[in-house]
Amino acid sequence: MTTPVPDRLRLDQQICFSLNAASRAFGGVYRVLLKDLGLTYPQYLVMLVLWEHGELPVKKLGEHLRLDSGTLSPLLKRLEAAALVVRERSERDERSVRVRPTEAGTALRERAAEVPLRIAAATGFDLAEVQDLRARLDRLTAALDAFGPASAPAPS
Amino acid sequence: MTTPVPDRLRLDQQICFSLNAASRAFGGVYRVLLKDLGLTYPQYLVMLVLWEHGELPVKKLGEHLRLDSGTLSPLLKRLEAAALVVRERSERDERSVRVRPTEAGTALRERAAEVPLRIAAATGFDLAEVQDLRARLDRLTAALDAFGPASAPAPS
DNA sequence: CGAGATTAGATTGTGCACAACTTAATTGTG
DNA sequence: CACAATTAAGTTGTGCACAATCTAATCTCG
Repeated sequence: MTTPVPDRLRLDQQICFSLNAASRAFGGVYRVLLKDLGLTYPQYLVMLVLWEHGELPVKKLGEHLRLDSGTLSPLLKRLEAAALVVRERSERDERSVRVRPTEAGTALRERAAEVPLRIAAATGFDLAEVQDLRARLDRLTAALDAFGPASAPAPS
Repeated sequence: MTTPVPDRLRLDQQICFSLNAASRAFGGVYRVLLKDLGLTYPQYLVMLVLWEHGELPVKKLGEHLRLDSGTLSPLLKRLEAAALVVRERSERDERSVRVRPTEAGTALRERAAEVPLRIAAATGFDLAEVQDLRARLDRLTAALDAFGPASAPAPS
């Protein structure tokens, strides 16, 4: 026993674990707050983008959310089944599918307006802390992305 | 258009989005690094706990990772199929199932030893930044947890 | 123009997260 | 002791994330 592996491997020092835990804890709070609206958290993110931009092809939606069609296609299908969005083939480019909120989808925006406030309250963070944390996380994401796709040539 | 909803709803100000994105970006890097080991990221976390503690009932494992049996049971079944762990009913309490790494599972620890280093390199963060970020995230998680299960009584 | 490359979206398959439920063992209390 | 309550795992069903693959439309260039 007692392999010569130092603290580096200790779970409680793994930032990824904290990140993962925080992300799931957020998910739990969102689940509660979004239940009334009939939305899951990823669906809510999609609606946020649509509320802001009005209408977008699936591709653009995916760029905003860093999600691919494998995730978005079924998710959008569920939102369409819930009558919150409509999807239609672009006439200019038959490959593209444009997604836009229905009237019900747009109306939902007002009911969702208090969600961010309640989330902010749940975090116990003030605005400055939130901004700061967000900046760090975005920097982290950028660094990881640079490493991620098509890399990892074993530096050793 | 232009519902009277302020910046609060703007996607790019939502910390949860940054958190989610960072978490998935981490997932991508881990996926690359763990591919050789034949582990997914959640499986790696389980192995970390087992490497540290040697043998644990599923319940304890879940407490360390904040995961329930609905997630752990099939995950452990896959780790067992990969011959990295064994599960056996406790004799003292037949309800409990104790999980422990096999010899192959223990051996894997050495091959995994460089993973944290490579992750650290990928983040571009120094140790102090990592510690700091982790502390903030853990505080955030604690706050969210306090809110989460059996709460949400609409403070307004 | 026309064949190959590229692009958008959908589909398939694997694995995780979690709620809700089931089963079986244990504990607590009268 | 008996029986209700609790507890540990497992199971089922839904939804998300992502790789790999497929189809159809568009683009590019000879």
